[in-house]
Amino acid sequence: MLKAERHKFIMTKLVEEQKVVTTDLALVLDLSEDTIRRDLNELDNKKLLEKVYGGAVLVTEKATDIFNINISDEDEKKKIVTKALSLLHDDQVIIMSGGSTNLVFAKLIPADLKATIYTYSLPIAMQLSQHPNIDLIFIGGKMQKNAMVTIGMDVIQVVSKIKADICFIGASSINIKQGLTEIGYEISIVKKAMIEASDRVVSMFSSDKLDTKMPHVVCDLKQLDTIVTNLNPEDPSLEEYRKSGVFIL
Amino acid sequence: MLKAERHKFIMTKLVEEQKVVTTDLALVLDLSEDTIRRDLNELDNKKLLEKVYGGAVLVTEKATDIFNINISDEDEKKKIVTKALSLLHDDQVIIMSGGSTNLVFAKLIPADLKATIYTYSLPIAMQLSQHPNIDLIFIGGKMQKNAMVTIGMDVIQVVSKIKADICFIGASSINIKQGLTEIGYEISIVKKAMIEASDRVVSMFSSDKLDTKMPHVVCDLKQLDTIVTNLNPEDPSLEEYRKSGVFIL
DNA sequence: ACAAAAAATGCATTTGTATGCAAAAATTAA
DNA sequence: TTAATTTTTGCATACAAATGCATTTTTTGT
Repeated sequence: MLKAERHKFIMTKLVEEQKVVTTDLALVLDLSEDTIRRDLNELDNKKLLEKVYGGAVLVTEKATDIFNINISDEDEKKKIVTKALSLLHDDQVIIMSGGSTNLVFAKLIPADLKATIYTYSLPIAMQLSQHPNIDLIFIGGKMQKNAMVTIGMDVIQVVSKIKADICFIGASSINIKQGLTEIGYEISIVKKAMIEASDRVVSMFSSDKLDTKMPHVVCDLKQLDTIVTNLNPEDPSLEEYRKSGVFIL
Repeated sequence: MLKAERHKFIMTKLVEEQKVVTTDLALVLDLSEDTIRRDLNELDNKKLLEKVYGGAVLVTEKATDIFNINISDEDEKKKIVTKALSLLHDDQVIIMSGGSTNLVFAKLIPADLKATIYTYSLPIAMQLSQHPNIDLIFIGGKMQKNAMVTIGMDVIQVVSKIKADICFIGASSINIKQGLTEIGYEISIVKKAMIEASDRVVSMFSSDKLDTKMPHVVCDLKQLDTIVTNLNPEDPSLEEYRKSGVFIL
């Protein structure tokens, strides 16, 4: 019996019975359970079924709700951004870039904070639009759809006219030599403009971004005033960063 | 019985009976209460139910989920906007205002439509950012937070520079004498600019908006090319609108 | 505050899974 | 066709997951 036949058999049985059990299939098809498992894993990779402990079940199409943004390690990110809440004060003018860490930050901004926030991230704007005391300005332009942010000259032009007290920049990668780097050119120049427009520059990211690099430079470490990570500021892996003079929260 | 099956069983029972009891489930499924508890905790972590002392209950839709926009009468609105899909063609430049009817419309835009869409509505932009073939431009400005749209001079300036083939305008109120009217002044002037910028003006709304008025005039009926409602175009309550020369879908 | 019920925790047992390896089968190249 | 190569398969082993039980902790109703 060819593998393709077997896969077909498995899929048929799966549709008929809503589930398949590894041991049953091994028995019926007279093959080792290992082979069945390999088959099921293959079919799982092709998204034709869902492998579970002991067998497999039909793929349940999860409602791809656009508005339900999935933040990975949200709890971890909460811990990071909570440290940065002390940087917020009434009447500040703030610029926020995109990124899930900044989104978590936006969620945690206290309801009584009165401030003006500029952003070019759709999810962050959605979040902040729920905030009673924030003057929110969305920076328009062409949408970079996967990241849900606007990019391009329109964005730069607006950002370069802002005079902000503080900006919160998400980080793709950071290291001692190159500083902050980004995978996309367009995002990198927007971030440059943000930094230029702000008195104080804060970047929040988890420690796995440390000592990594991307093609496009945003700024070097000296231009960052504060970085916020999940690590203790005294952590040895931040040693070099501390030396560069950036304040670590 | 596979764990996945059990979870499905529990979820089904939960929906049917609004609650599940740990001891009952243990009895029915012939498993220890420990296993049931572990299951319920797992499902709780996935936010599929809420674990409570003694069992579990349905997740209470928390209103604080910003991203979960509630559209009233969504099915009814789907019927309306489906009629308007025939107005879409490849390579069009489109402007869309905000409003839940337009949001439903955005959801239904075919995946293969290649077009450029301008909007100043956050939810609509979120929706369209999922669309593979649409060039999306968000019109920035100060956010009107309850409506999740940008307003003000920044918006007007951008809109007035667009040359669009068609625009889709949500309607707060419409009547024969004043035409389209809005509750807010700012929204009304943005919509005026939209109309000015577009070759063709389409407005979609349910019949309960007919023959009502709001303080701020957007345009009179003559400036609308097409209106789309839930009613049959021949419906007597559209009689006067038909006479005004507007095309009714 | 107290007793009863439920839940969490650690542990042992069972069961299912991943992985490297060797033999068998299928495929490819000459 | 034959030999070389790749793929598939089954097995042994180490590993991880699931389950039930005993014990401790927490919660609840009175």
